[in-house]
Amino acid sequence: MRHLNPTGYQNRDTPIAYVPSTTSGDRSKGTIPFSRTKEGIRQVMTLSGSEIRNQFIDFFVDRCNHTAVPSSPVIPHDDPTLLFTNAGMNQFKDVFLAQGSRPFSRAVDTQKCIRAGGKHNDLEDVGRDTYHHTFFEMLGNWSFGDYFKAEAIEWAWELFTEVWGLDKSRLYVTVFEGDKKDELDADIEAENLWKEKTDIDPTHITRWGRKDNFWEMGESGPCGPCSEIHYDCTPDKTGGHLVNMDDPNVIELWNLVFIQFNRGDDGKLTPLPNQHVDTGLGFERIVRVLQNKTSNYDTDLWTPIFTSIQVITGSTTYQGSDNDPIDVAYRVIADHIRCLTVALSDGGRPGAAGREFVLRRILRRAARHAHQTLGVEGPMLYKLVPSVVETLGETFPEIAEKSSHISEIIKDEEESFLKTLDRGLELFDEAVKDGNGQSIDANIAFTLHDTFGFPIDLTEVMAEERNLTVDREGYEKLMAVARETSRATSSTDQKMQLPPDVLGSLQTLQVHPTKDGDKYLRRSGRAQIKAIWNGRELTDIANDLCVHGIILDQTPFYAEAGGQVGDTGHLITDHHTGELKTGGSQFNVLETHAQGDYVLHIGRVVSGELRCNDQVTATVHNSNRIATEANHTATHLLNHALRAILGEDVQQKGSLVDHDKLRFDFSHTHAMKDEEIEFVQQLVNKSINADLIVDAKEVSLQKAKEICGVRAVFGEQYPDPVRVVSIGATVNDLLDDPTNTDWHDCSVEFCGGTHLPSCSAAGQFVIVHEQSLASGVRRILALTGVAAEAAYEAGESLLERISKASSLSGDTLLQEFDELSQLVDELTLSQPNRHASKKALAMLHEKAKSARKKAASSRKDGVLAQAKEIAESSDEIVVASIDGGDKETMLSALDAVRSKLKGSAVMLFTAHKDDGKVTIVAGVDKSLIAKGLKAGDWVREAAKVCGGGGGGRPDTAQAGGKDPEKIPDAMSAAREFAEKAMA
RNA sequence: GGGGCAUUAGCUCAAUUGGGAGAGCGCUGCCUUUGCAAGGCAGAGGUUAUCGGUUCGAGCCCGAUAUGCUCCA
Repeated sequence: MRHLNPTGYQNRDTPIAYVPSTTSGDRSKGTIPFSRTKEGIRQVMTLSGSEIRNQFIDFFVDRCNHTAVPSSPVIPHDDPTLLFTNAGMNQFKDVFLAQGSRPFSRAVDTQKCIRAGGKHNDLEDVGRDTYHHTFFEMLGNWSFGDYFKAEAIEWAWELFTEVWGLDKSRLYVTVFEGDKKDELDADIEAENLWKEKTDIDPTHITRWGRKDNFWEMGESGPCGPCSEIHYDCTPDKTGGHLVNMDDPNVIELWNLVFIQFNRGDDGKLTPLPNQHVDTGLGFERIVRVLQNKTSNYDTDLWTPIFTSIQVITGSTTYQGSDNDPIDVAYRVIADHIRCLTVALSDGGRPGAAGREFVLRRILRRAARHAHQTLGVEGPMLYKLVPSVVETLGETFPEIAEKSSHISEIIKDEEESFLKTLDRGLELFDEAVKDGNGQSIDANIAFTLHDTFGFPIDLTEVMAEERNLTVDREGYEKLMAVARETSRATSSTDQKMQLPPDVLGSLQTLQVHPTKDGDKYLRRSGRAQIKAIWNGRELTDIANDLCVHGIILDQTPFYAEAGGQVGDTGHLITDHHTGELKTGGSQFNVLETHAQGDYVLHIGRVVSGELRCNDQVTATVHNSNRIATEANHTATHLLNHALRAILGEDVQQKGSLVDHDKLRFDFSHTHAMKDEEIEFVQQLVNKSINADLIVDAKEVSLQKAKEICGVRAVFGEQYPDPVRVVSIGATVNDLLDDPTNTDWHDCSVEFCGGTHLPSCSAAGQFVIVHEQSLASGVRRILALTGVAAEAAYEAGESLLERISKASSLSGDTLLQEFDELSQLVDELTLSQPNRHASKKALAMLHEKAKSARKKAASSRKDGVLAQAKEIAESSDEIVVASIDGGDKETMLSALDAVRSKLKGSAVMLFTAHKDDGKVTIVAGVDKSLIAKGLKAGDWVREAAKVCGGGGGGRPDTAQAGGKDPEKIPDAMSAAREFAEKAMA
């Protein structure tokens, strides 16, 4: 471990990012397994991927005095603007921007990179060729204001030609040709260094423009010329002219970037005081070259994964063909499982938005290939994780450590996708069959996406395989419409939003940002009206019933933020200014929103009128506020309890707190068990009963982040200083000893909301719902205070009533069961209570069912007995009435009569006692149908008389009516009709 | 926050325009067989997620709710 960075400037727990090489001890050229021959240095042994990685790092550590540093995570948790770490320089960005520093000036590393979904998106190319990957490693050596071009060039050449023995006649180098617009000359310095410091063939050096050889981090910032080394893989070494031509045989291996300028916001370049070197050597590519393969996938970085795929799927072995669907599937699956394994090990998750959505898409593409191309049923990708651990686990130990967890996540996600996949594929196949043979209808593509979760690129790939295109334009239109309706309907009170121009004019009118520090301290205060918004424009007066927004100079009102709803209350003027002669004018505040730096009090005038500059007393609706605070404090306790019960990877996904409930969304892959919900409830109630103190204080963001166990919402940007809310210890206690692991037992969150002074005021806490919100996200709905008590008691008394009902029997049992079934759904109960009730009711149901059956069968017996009597008749046409029949038994009775009286036409009537309706069934033998009597027509005629209608097949039909007293009339009408029909 | 789709026996799924809820697997019993595997026969198992509406009649049409999936924000 002698290369381990001794200062431990970051990732203290992360072990070193590479494995000590097998060639330990003296790493002079002699120990590397090459031999000299007449032709020069020639490789005699194939190096493994991990030897190559180690040799790169060892070279820069031993030969060039660099410090080896671990790769940064592939998920840039602290940079929401970046989807994934996509280049080696990401972790050193702050150094290049002069915003940070390192305790060393030379570094070497291998960086995990993902290029998918963002600006750099190689996702579409994966599988189709042999050298694009979503995940890859970038080897790099770095100088932070230390060495510059000469050393970078010399070392690169030495490593390539002397250590690795690459054929010099296959190496080409590019340098920057200069740019008139930026008044930059060609990088003669680099070109001369190549000529002086190395023995490269001078004709292999070429100059290129800004696109290829001037590197910039962004619109502005550090930048500079770069120099690339390309490798000619053509068999006859004739690829020189293909440099920078995107040819698979002539590939860029190593980019040496010389950061020497800063581009200002005005676009002008100024030389940097500190010059840096940033190099990137594509690991998979150099392995391919050193292992003498024509495809990255043929190297030992992939072969274990391919073997694993072959064993698990039982497919034919990989052939390396460009177009064969099975070979494409191999490459896609292998690439994607590497990417997913790495991303998940760094804390990524498949999900519905942002980078999580990209991961979901990658997983689904791989799953689709496994399912459709390789014909695997059920999830299988998760079984490949060990093979990825085999190839990358030594270098990146975090992958090996979390492998079982990674497998679980992948398996879950596969299973949920496979459910929708089959249905989607069915729809897709139908669309292909019904389509025009050229393209997939936009509506189909949209439905696949919208309803079945088929990403559009997946649909396109499937279409392409059948030589079809997708109406992408139409699809985008449908998406735009969906987006628009979603947006339009989601913001209902858009009218009360202050547009940017109005916010601007408020500033020019010298309206200062609202001071709202009072929200934490008091519920009422004096203030002056600074502006009035009527939904269209700023005005001086509010005097009608329209909704207005009022801005005060200061306010005790809490504006909606952090999931806590805005306050309600009222504003009352000191003096009457309207038609009323007595008392102040009153404005009721229904909502409070923050708009820019202003707090907008939204509501209606209820008496008099309000004008700008009026003095008012602003009063918050106290009981609502207290109830809201109880729910908010309980939310923090809930968040803390969930982690205690379900584990550390519960992440808050959203939260809503108002006066009558609290809602908490969090990441969790399964429904919570009732016991887990009970435990969480108990834990929260324990804190409430212990009356833990609630403390809040503003703390510098850096200090706050140091507190052990602090919880922040992922992806959220926090202000500095940030407000820390702690339960169970004061913020000062936390800051006195921030690393104390005892703080894990306290809830510590960054939060700008308002809270109870201590927990007991929350009274009681009950979880009334635990449900799925989206894949991998659960939502909890909970209550506190009086509402919680009511839910608790309702649950207890319902359970008691259910247990009592089990001793009932007969009709009373049926009736009680029906009532209780309805109550379970109607009452607000704790989730465990509701589940317990449903379970108990299911037992009751068994009992009620057998009672019901008994009654039905005795009724049926009665009906069939009557049928038997009717069957004694010898008429060809039988019309009779039965007591106590229903639809089921009447049909049975009909069967009974007809089986006895073959060759007859039978019609049976019955009147229902309970709802006063008539049921008629009729059956006609084939021989009589031939004579012209159809059961459907016959029964309809009879039903008409009873005030109803009916129909059915010619041999059997049913009908109903509403007038039981007309049955005799109907019967005679039926006889008449039948005789006439057959006459 | 707003859409879309799904929910039928223990499991996997059927059910023409609204007209008698079925199949396969599994389960139970009996028979065949020395036994096992298997086969034959018979049977049990359904509030068609729940509630309401339309209709003479709803698994099917309409509305609400629940649960799950999914997309947009």
